This record gives sequence, structure tokens and C-alpha cells, in this order.
Amino acid sequence: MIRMKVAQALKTGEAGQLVDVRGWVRTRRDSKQAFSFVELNDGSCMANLQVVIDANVPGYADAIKHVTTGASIAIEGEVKDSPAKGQRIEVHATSLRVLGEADPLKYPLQKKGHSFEFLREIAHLRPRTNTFGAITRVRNAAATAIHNFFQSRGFCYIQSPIITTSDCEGAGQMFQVTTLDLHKLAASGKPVNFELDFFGKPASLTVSGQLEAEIFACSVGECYTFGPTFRAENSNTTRHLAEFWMVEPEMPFCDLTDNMKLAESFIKTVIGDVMKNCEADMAFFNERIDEKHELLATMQNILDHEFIRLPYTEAIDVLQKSGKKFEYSIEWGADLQSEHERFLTEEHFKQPVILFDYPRTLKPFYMRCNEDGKTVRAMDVLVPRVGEIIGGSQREERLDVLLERMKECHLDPETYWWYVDLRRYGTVPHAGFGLGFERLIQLVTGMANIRDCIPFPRVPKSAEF
RNA sequence: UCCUCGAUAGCUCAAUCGGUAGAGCGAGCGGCUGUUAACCGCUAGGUUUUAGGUUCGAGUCCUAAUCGAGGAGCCA
Repeated sequence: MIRMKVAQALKTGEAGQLVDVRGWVRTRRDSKQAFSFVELNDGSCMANLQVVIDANVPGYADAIKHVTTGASIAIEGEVKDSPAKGQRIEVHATSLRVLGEADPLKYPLQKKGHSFEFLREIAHLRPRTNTFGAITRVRNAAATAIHNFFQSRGFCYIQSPIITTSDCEGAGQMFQVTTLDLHKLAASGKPVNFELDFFGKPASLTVSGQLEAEIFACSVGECYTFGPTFRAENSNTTRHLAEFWMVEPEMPFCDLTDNMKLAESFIKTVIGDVMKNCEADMAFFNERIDEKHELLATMQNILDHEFIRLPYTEAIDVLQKSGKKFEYSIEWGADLQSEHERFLTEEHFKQPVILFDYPRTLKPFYMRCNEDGKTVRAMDVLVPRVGEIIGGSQREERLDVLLERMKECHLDPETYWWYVDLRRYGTVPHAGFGLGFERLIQLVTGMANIRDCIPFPRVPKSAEF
């Protein structure tokens, strides 16, 4: 008797093998007098294993009643070649055990489809569906691909802190972390004394690990972070989460050109790995999720072509000369609206676009200033359907220019003293970027809403699970 | 946060001009069948999100709240 996962059984199972398989029932089709067909799924792959349970299996009459959608069962049996179409092999049970019943009157998942909105309300059960099983496996494959990509290039994995007291870069509204008793504080009516708080000063959840990654890029060399990030923005869109995972590589002795090169091969490698390692899941997304069934073709198109590299100034020109009517007109100095980004990547170029050299007024203090005095070495990678998937830059390594820029952005260098120190002692040109992991999952799976690309989405007014 | 739309059976939806709330799926029961998101028959299942209001009468009209979706802003 060999204990087998469904994926393994379907791939390598051969007639005559005695196997022990366990999982959850997707559907049961009965032949009352003779036997039952059970579709068994254990999450190891998209496909189900067909189990045939004959009526003379011990305890059949009692047990089969409880073999309903959602119930967990353990089967011992023999692998046989399937006489019917639809599957290569099947398992003929010699024993059946119901491990956990699932009352069919109450079990929320049906064999037929559900809306994603409904499934979000039962996030504890949705991984049992085809779609969310597939997303989970793709997420896992993508995370593995990310580590492989960096590890194979000698990047060091850095764990940046989740709790921080530096109000870093103003990347977004922060979630405050405190052990102070808010009820007492509110009742007292007195101003808050943060010296009494856990860290002795205001603390928050991180909005980025970039500044910390720079510390390690300037010591151990190429490195990357991959961890949760928090933004307390009141954003209600299909592309934003309050808690999301971000990948942030940082490289010393590199400029913006190197940065773009890395970003491009990074995205291509991860997509390529997922397509190779999650073939069945990707086929499912192509057929059932992408309405036009173009997902695989779109991914292949990304792999086959070089990303467009377009300076901000030229992008403005392209947009102005496009003849396209935009809701917001565009001119040099203004930030691109979603409609503009979408036009460039979805209509004009129809592939990923790297925009770079943005006006300095639009970007944060740490981005390297160009000689023209007007722009900084910033880059955004835009992809069809998702929009901005990467934001990055070459960092300002010159102490005097950095201090100047901080002044311009009304930031106190004292607060960032350790960041400024990196320019004071052995400064080097360096660059890096941040990639939103869930947006990458959105791109690869074709899922419309980012809330379905993370196991437990956190958005305004919602953190049930 | 702003704009638009929505909330009716377990799920997905319908309900004409304001006049007795319906279907499909799912579920239960029965039948049939090496079945494949099976098929056929029967049955059960509703305080129409909540709180007010208009009206002889409200699922339908008005006000507010809550939740959800799409778009915008912010960004990854």
C-alpha cells in the first residue's frame, strides 16, 4: 500500500498498484445498486482523482451517505486503467473511511461555480475551489521562482523589519502600532505621551523595506527583501490591498539601465517558471478566468519581446500626438493618470513599458537627480491590465544633493540620519525597485480583483479571516 | 475619500405602471445510468439588508445607515 497524493497518482499511478489516497469530495455520482463514482481532490493539483466505490466495499451502505461534497475521506484501493474517457486511471476502493462529514444542507460550496464576491465571505473554504486552489499553487510557484531568480544571481535575502519607527519616505499612510490603552487615553482627554509607549516613540507597520535594503546593498552587496508591507490608504480598487507582499531588490554599483535590465529579466523569469511549473493551472486560467482566452498568449508575448523603454518626456509626446481623447489632458510635469498608462501599455505598445526619467517634483527625495535639473532617475514598469507593477529608481548617492532634495521635500535629515550616513561613509551608486507580489499574481493568473490573489485580503472595513 | 451601480430562497438571478414573490442551480426523496459541472420526476426552502417615511396597498417610490461591485485619486 503506497500513500499517494492525487497529483502523484494521476501522473505516475499504474494499474495494479495498491494505494492509499485521501482528500475532499468534490462530487459523487451514484449507481444505487452497483457503485458510486467519487471525484477526490486534495489540492495537490487541479485535477480530481476518480474513485470507484463498489457497493460490496465493507460498510458501503452506511458510509456512502456521508460521502458528500466537502466531506473528507480516506480510500484504500487498486489503481486501474479507466475504461471510460476523461481520465487515464482511476482507483477502485477496497476500503472507505469518512474522516469528516460535511452536512450537505449547510456546506456552502456547491459543485457548480460561485461568484468571487461570495467566496471572499468564506475565505476559509475558498481554497477548496478550483480557482483558489490554482491561485494558491501559482502563488507558491511564483514565490519559489522569485527566490530562485535572486539566489541564482548571488543576491542575499534580507529580512527587513515589519515594525518601524522611521516615517520612511512617505510612501503612504501608516498603520500605527501601540501598546497604549486607547480607551484610557480617550477617557483622560490628555495629549498622548509616546515616551510611555512600547518603543518610547511612535511606531508603525512598514510601508517599504527599501531603506533597510539599501543598508545591506551597501555592505553585503546585491540583496532583496520579500515580505509583507502595509498601507493604511483608504483605497477601494481592484489593484490595492492594505496588506500586501513586496519584493525589493537593491544593487550597489548599478545604475538605472542595470535596474531596468534586472526588472525585465525578473518578470520574464518568474512568468516563465510559473508557466512551466503550473501548466494545468495556467490552462485553467486561460479557459475559465480570462474571458477572451488570451492569457497564455499574452504571457508568451511578454516573454518574447523586449520591454519598451520610454523616457517620461517622450511618453508625454506619444500621448499628446495619439489623437486619443483622454478624460484628463496630459502635459509635461503632470503625473500620468491610469487612462494614460493603460493607453501606453494596452493600446499603443501592447506590451510592458518601462517609463523613466520622471520630473523630480513627482518623485520622492531618494531618487537620483539628472543633469538636466528637471528629472530624476525613476522608473515604473507598466503591464497590460494591471498597470504599475514595479516602481524603482537609481538612488541619490551624493550627500550634498540628497540633503538638498530632503530640504526640497520638507524632510528633516536628522530623522533619516542613518540613511544619510550611507552617503557620508563609502557611498556608491546603487539602484533598486519594488514589485507588488499580488499584482504579479494578478498579471499571471488573469484574475480581475487583487483581493482574490492573496489568501486573506485586508482592505478598508474588511479583515475577517 | 469621491462618483456610479447594486443588495430578493443556500448560490446565481427574475418579478411589466406601486396590486397574491418566481426560475435555474444546489439540497432532500424516488428513478435511471461506466458516470464525467450526468440525466428524469417529486418535495422542501422567503420578516425581499437594516431603520424610518409616502400610500388603501411597497421587492418596486423617498430619506438615512450598513455591506458589496465598478471607476477615479493614492500607489506596488
